[in-house]
Amino acid sequence: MESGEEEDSEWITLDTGFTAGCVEDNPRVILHFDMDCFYAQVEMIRNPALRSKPVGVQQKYLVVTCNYMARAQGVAKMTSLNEALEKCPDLVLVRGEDLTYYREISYKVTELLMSYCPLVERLGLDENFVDVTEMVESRRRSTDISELSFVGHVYGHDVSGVAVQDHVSLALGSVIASELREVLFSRLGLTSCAGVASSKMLAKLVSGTFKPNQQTTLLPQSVPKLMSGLSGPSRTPGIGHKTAERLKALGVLSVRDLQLFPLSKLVCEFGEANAKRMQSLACGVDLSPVTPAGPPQSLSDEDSFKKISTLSEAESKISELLLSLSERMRKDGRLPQTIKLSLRRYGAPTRWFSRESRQGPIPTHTAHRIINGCPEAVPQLVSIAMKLLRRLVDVREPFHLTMLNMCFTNLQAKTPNRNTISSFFTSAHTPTHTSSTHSVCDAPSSFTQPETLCGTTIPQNNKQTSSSSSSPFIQHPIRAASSAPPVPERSDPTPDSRSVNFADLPPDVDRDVFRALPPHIQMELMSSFQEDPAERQEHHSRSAPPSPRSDDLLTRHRSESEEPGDVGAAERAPDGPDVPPNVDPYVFSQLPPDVQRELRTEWRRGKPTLKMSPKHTSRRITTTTTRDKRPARKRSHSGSLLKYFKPSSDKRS
DNA sequence: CGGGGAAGCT
DNA sequence: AGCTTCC
Repeated sequence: MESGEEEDSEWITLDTGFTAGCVEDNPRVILHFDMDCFYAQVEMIRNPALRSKPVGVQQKYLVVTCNYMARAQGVAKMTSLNEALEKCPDLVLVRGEDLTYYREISYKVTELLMSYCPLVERLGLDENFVDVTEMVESRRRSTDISELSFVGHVYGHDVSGVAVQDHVSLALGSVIASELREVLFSRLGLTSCAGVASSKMLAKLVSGTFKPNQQTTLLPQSVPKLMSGLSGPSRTPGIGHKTAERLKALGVLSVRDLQLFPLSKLVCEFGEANAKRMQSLACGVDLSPVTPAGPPQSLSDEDSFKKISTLSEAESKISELLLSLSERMRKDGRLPQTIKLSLRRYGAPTRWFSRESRQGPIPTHTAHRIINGCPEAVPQLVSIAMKLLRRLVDVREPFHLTMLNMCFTNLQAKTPNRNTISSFFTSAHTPTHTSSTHSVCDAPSSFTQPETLCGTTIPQNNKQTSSSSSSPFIQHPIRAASSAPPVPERSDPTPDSRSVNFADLPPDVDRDVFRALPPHIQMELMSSFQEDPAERQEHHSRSAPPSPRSDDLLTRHRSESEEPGDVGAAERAPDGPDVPPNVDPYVFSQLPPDVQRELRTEWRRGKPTLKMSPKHTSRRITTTTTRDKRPARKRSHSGSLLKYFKPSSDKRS
């Protein structure tokens, strides 16, 4: 065995020899779908003649996205109109300020995904997360594992070299992802990328690895590489630029810095919950659930412009916004109870990006007029909006607005009836049946085959679309399976404790959160709980140098073997925080000092980074509890941490 | 930032 | 009501 890595495959094989193929005890399988250049694809659907041309979608003076033909000529997203035309004089520009079509197709995508698996969460107009854990379990029962293989790419691996038996759930996830992408293509004509992983964050991070129209699966052993490969903390979803700047002020420049940064100091800046969440994210741990999409909680419409400086200009803009907004509201069918006006003023206050807003109630009679399509509604709303405007702007003095936004919120389901989500998606059921009156833009009614969302039915693979015929999938949809073959075995939903003893958790640990953790993370955490505060203090100061800014941590790290001479010798503690690349540095830093030392010694002796001997594995297993759904073994990387956890779990017995 | 949204936290 | 996040 080499210290190298990638031989991780070797030790895993070793491990599974003892664990009967249950390497994956990771609870969830999450898919992330990302439509390729979404707006541009929609425009090419609307106008197929565009297919053969470089297309840019323009909003104001920006090209917000473009098709791949344009990208081949150097056009990037979010570039100025001029820059884009410089690179690609042939660029065909389509106006994209009106989001109607995009929104409509976007919901079709979500709805289609939901028809196969109800747990779908939207992110923006062109991304969806799907928790397919249950579907994977049911597939597992009907699948011959020996014929299973990954579909698409596997991050950091040659796909042919990955042992599928070690990653059955993820492999099934990749199959499902591929089928769903095929469905999106055959039914909606949209290509997409997908990521397959154990959490939303990881799935999202990995989905863009291979770009147009491809998919990538992330194995747990590759998580450290994925995370430390990110260019900065702000690249991890959930940490934005503001937060990244605050981190920078603390000397935290990279994801690695964040993993290693003393939690206590992070808590000071961001509060406990945030600090922990951020550090977990940096370590590749994201427990956030896939929260099913519902109808939007607000509808808004806005426009930006160079200048509005008179009341009448403002009024006509507001009127325009409210007209289209009211039409959208009418199609939605819910009653808006609150109206909000937001605006941006010209450079005045501080940085030209503050929005100010005022909101007020909508009289119920007005609200009803909106959803009844009564034309009286708009002028009434305009008059309310103008009052809100006067609360924001002193109209006796000159003013200069660069943006106006109208928003309906506090949407009340009109028929507090059942099935609000599906009624939203299937749209229409507007009282008056308007099906044919609208032009292109609404009436997604074309597929109103609502009901039984979760039932046994499959979205009919009906009419046209046929073209894709071949897809074995279409007539053999994902959920099929219902004819569950007998599954002897322990598929069991055995309740109960896991492989760790909850009684050993520190009192301040949220039990529910902890229970949701993947088993190997639970164990890693447990091991960190065992030290007492004093020790914790001590090793904190040791493992996390006062100035974690550390390029030296970082660079040091990558060369791994060492830079010889170099200053650092004195500075670097005898046992600096240096760890092999596939060891999670945060987890490592949380270990008791003596354990850290022992591990480091082991590594220096040229030991393979983390393989854990089969012996340890088997010991572990016997001591951990029952539970099952597979005994939690597997522990991919960090496997060697296990033995340190043992004492605690042993208490149980 | 840019643009036109939407959501969550405070 | 504002800020921050995401697309």
